[in-house]
Amino acid sequence: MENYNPKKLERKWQGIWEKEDVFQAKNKSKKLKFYVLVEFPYPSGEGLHVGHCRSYIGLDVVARKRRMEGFNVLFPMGWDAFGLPTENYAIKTGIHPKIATRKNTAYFKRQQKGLGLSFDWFREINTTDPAYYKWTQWIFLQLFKNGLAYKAKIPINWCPACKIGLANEEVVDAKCERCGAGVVRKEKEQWLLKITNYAERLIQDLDLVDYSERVKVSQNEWIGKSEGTEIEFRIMNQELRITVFTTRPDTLFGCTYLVLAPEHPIIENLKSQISNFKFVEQYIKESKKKIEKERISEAEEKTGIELKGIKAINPVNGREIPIFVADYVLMQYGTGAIMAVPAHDQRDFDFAKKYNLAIIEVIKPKNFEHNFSEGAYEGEGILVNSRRFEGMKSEDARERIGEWLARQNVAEKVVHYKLRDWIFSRQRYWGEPIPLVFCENCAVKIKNQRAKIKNNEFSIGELQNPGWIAVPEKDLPVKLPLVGDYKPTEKGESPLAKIKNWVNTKCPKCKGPAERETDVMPNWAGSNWYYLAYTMPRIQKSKSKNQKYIWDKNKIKYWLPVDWYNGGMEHTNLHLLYSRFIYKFLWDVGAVPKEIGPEPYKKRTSHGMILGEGGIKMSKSKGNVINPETVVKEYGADTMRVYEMFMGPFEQMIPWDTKGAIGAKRFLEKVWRLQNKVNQKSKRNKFRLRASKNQNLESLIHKTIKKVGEDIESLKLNTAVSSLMILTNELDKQKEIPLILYSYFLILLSPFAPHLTEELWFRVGFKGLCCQQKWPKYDSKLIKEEKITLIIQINGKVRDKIGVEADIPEDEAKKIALSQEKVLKWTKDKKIKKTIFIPRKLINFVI
RNA sequence: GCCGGGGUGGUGAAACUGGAAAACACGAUGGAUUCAAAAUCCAUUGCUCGCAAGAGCUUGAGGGUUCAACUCCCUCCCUCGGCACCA
Repeated sequence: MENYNPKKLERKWQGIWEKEDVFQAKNKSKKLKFYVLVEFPYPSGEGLHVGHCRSYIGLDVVARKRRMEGFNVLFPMGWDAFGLPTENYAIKTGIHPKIATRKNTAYFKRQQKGLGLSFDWFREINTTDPAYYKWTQWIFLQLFKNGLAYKAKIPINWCPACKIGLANEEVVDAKCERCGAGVVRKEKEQWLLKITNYAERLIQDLDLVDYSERVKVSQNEWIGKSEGTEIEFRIMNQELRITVFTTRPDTLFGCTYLVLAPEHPIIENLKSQISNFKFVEQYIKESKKKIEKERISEAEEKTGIELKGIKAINPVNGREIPIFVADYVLMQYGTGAIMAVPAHDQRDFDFAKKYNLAIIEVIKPKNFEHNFSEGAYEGEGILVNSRRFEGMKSEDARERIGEWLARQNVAEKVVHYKLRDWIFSRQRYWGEPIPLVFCENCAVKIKNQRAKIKNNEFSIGELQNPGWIAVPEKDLPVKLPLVGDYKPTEKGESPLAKIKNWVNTKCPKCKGPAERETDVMPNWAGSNWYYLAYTMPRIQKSKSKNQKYIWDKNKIKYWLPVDWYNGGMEHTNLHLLYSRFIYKFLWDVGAVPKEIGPEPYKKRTSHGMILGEGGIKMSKSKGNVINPETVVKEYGADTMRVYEMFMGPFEQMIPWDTKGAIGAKRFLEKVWRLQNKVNQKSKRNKFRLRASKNQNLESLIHKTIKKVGEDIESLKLNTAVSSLMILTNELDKQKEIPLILYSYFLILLSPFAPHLTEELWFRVGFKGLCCQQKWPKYDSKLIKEEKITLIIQINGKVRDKIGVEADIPEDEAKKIALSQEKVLKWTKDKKIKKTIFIPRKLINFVI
């Protein structure tokens, strides 16, 4: 027997699998379908990370098991290739992102293939492929036509040095990540998607899916639903009103001032009434300069300024109260204005103390006196100083006061969400062009002659965004033009704005001159719907013609929903939420069949991060990055696979340990050596061997079938591997391994170490491929052991153990136990007060 | 501050419907094999006392429930992750 040579045999079997299309999902099949999805990677220049591998290998184990269980499995892979790093690389080196992407994806693919992952490469996708992003653009157009996309001026993070808009992730400590300049807020026109329309359903439908609790909690919090009341405050001698949002209308009698967010539009309208407007203006200007992150870090020190010359009126008691502007109130949440109740809200309390404002207690705790030197009392209690609501429980008053004000038309129950509309444009190059043009003629027509416009002449989106006209679907994709210079313009526009002959075009409606939108979509756009793309058939009429994807509802209906989706915890708030939203929209407009249901992913799991050796995060700067390719080269793919599954709980963060990989290698070498012990003659023997000698082994095999099967289902892959190690150690002790037992063993191991098991399967002379065998079923009768070790405890402490028949009756067990020498030592001269007998486990004497 | 995960040997961890704590690995020590090394095999390996038989202690800390607690309850500490002036 030659030595275990993973390099040679892994290449061999990868070749055979590929040649025989073993992992290709069938579009027509009598088998039940099973769709296993792992997040497709962003193909960076650094290549695959060991963390990627964890997700791929884990779900590869699942996919392989499902195939062996007889399912038609779809386990695809692709490239989420639009994005900033490639673009920045282009700016630095002048190498076109397309070229860099091609190189990177080839590298990633080579590494993935080298791991023996059972992806269906016939369905490979790439978000930067025009055939692919044609549909990304098409989805955007559907959103636009249905009124879910709109352009608005909103504040963004702006780097004055780079002259570029930054994503939140690119802002570190209020500074530009790249140049270190201070980031400011700047108003910019951006496309937004109305994800907030779906907030309620995105919460509700979490009940329909099997996501881990932490994912559900996280999504829920991100959406941030809050039920409360909006209350209108009159302003003295003014027509204008201020509407506030509160969840505690029961404290309204304790409201002693109002606070507006600095961006609140009413301030501008009250300009002439505000006697100290100069100072107010100054304050607003200062606070605008701060970006959001800075505001938060100053949470302890609240600042603000009173609007002198105007007063608001508390609707419950007619009291005149001052109005402040303070940046502890956020424009983006609620109404951008609050009623301040310093006695019962800590933030208001701090503010009131600083500016010497009245603090009126209106809720008294039931069983104790609240000490206001400690701060505000935010709990429930009994109303005081509240006129007709005096003595009422705060929980009840919450409803009553709201109703009472509602009858006077100054209050309304409302629901608010933290979730904001989704900023969907980037002033960049390497992304999907937004397929819209701006037409001045049409803009004028829509604005000025609304009445004359015929039905269906313009879509909802076109009417809502005057001048913005959709590119006709037949003209998709709007291809990203080649440029030589990837830097944004002086004004911070996309580099596309510089290509005049691309920008200048004809309006598809009026045929007049028009300009293309030069913003591109964010990198989420391509990953919003990619799981659908894997189901889509492609056609290519000739070599010279470009490939096309067909939106085939039947195929979507067959494969969706995704049965099992695994990805990083870092994507639960954005990608997962965004793609659920886009799916729901497509489902609403009938682009995906109704039968599938309102959710795209049935089950979602998350793998833990892999840290560098010693528990610190892997990073290029620390030089502790482990390249999976080196591991594969040195130890083999199967070792890499087994180690990554064995290293610890799948969902948990874990440090890399090369020594552990060596352990995995040793295990596989042991497995390799077992082939010498296989008894070829035992082929004819039935699995159920009469020889009592092998009963334990038989029982162990069945236990392992059960354990490995169940562990894979719950992603306890570490204990699955460990039980295979136990079995291997046991097989190693045998003089001879019956062939049939050996075949079961190889099948169980094959999802983890597919190359090795394939080779051994072949060497022993079994027919077919190991990875195409039927997954074995265990016999529960064989798992039950006939003899067990009964634990004898005295006062709960283990004192002895005896080997007995498994179903020994209590009185007999008691008799034997009490006659044991070690037990007698403890029970001598003592009275047994109580005996607890747990069949198959233990007997406990209380003395 | 709030929410969620977690705290078990020298290390990664296992056991969690309450029933032998430390499975399986890594590392370490000793031995076999070898001219030697690697590889492999065998033995030991939670801590303390003891020559030993054995005894006691041990799952972040403290308390409780129970015949029996890593597991359930209460109080607290630490740590990782998320959210955060959200009204």
